[in-house]
Parts: sequence; structure tokens; C-alpha cells
Amino acid sequence: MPPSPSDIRDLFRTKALRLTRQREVLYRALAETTSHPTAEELYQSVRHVDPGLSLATVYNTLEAFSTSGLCRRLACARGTGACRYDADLQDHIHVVTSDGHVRDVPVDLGRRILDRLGTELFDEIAARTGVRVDASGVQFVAP
Amino acid sequence: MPPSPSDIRDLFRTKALRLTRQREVLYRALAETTSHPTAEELYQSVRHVDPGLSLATVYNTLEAFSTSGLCRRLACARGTGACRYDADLQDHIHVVTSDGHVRDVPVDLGRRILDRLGTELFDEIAARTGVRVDASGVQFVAP
DNA sequence: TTTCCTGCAAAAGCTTTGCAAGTAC
DNA sequence: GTACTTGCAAAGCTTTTGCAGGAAA
Repeated sequence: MPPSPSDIRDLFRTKALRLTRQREVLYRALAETTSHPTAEELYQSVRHVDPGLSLATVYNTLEAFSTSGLCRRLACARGTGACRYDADLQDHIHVVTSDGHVRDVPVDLGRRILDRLGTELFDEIAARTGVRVDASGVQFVAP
Repeated sequence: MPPSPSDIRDLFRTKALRLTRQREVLYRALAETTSHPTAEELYQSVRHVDPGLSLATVYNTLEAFSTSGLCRRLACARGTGACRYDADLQDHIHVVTSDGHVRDVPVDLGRRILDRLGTELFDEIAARTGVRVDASGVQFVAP
């Protein structure tokens, strides 16, 4: 379901983020898509709603969202180097296509994948590589 | 073991790549490291061997290697946007650190991870997302 | 009123490209 | 000899930053 205005107000208050018109427009656009847009794509998708909004603000806003935990910055798209963003914070798995797009793995399949891996495998990865990963960090990248 | 000159000659012939001094230097440097360097890092690491070699040649060469299957281009490093490269073509799993570096998962652990997933899960991912992934495409990305 | 955000423009960092000269095959 | 590669410089993209004006708290 799309977030209501009061959902958004509460969410921003929780994360101690100032709520501006631009941020609301951008958050709404990001929350309503499953396409994991780049900054540029998100910019294009909100231009008809707020033509004055600048690309620099999109970058600043996505940075603020990412560091405060309102969205996730995904791996850069290969080829272009552009980062992709996702407002879906639930544990889910991503597939990266060979042209750098990102798709969600269906939740039931994602859960089965994570069940097979089990927490002790994540622990062993952390112990032996020094890198702590969670379920949202699992990615399948096409060759 | 580091590749011998004749190993490299045969490898390039197999892939129908012309063997130049620059390419040999670059392939050797990439094959001998496990650090998954960026183009810039690889450039710096060969400057003492071949000071005249240019950064553009590094990019051209890594592109040629990647498309001919002599190395893999990994996901871009977050933060900088720089791509990383790996000449190890055996199935193995990567962990991406939060500062954008890439480490190999030890082979025994990688094999156990892949065994748990099983080929039928890879088939189901392909069927349901439309993206065909192999064992080398499995990645764990730190938050 | 204080602090943070926006928008513009300029700059920085990674990568690609055009072209002339050089080299592998 | 032909076709591809190199090196240089310049351009193309994505992203960041400085700063003045404006808005949220």
C-alpha cells in the first residue's frame, strides 16, 4: 500500500529527518516503485510533479535517506556506474541483470534460500572473511 | 602458481586476443593478486614495470579481457563507482565490504554454500526472475 | 531564531572515445 | 599488408561540493 501523508510524517520524525516538499515527493516515488531506480531515473519520474526540483537535491536526499536508514543504496549498476536505490527495507534478495538493473526475488523463494543458508553460515562468513552480512546483502549477479 | 609466458601465449590464442607487451604485463599483474583491483589500482601496480603504459590502455585491456572471458568485471565499488576485476575464473563467491573492497570466500566454505543452495534453486531463480545466474554470481554485500 | 535544505553551477572521479602512430598477425 | 592496439587528450557520466537564499523545527 502506498504510504499516507501521516505515515510519511511519522517515518521522517522517527529518523530525525526534516520533512520538505521535495523529500516527500521523492520518498513517495521511491516507495511506490519496485524498479530500484538510479538517481537520474528518480529525478525524471518526479519532474512532472515538481518541475523545479533539482538533480543535486535528488542526490542529497538519497544520501540522507540512505544514511538514516530510510532506504538502501544498492550496488552500482555495471557499465554506467550509477547507484540504485530501494525503499523496501524488509529482508529480501536481489538479482542483478547483465545490463545493471535490479529485480526482487519473490519473497517465498527468498525465504527458502535464506532458510537453506541458515544463520550459522552467515556467522562463518563473518568469522572467516571479517565481513558481517545480513539477509538483505545476498545478491545474485548475472554474468 | 603464476602463469608462465607460454601459458599466457596459449591463453590469449584460445581467446583470440592479440598478445601485446602491455596486455601481458596487465594479465600477469591481475592473475597474481587476490585483491580484485580497480583499473586505477592495477595501473599503479604496473607502472614500475612499464612506466609508459597509459590508464586508457588499462581500461581498454580490461574491457577486452572481460568480454573475451579472460577475467570478470565485478560489481562497482560503492562510494567511488570504480569497477573491480578478477582473473580467477573458478566458481567462487565474493564478499563486498562496506568500503567497496571485494574478498574471496574460502573455497571450502563457498562449496558448502553452493551445495546447500543446489542447482534447482538456481533454476527456480532463473524461471521466476528471468535472470540466469551461476555460482560465480553469488555475492554477499555488507550493509 | 537557529539549523538544515534547496538549487544552481562548478568541480571531482571513473570511464570512454577520436585519432594518429605503432605493432601483432 | 591489414586489422587491431596504444597513448594522448578531450569528452561523457555519475556524483559531490560551495554558497546564497529559503524553509522546517
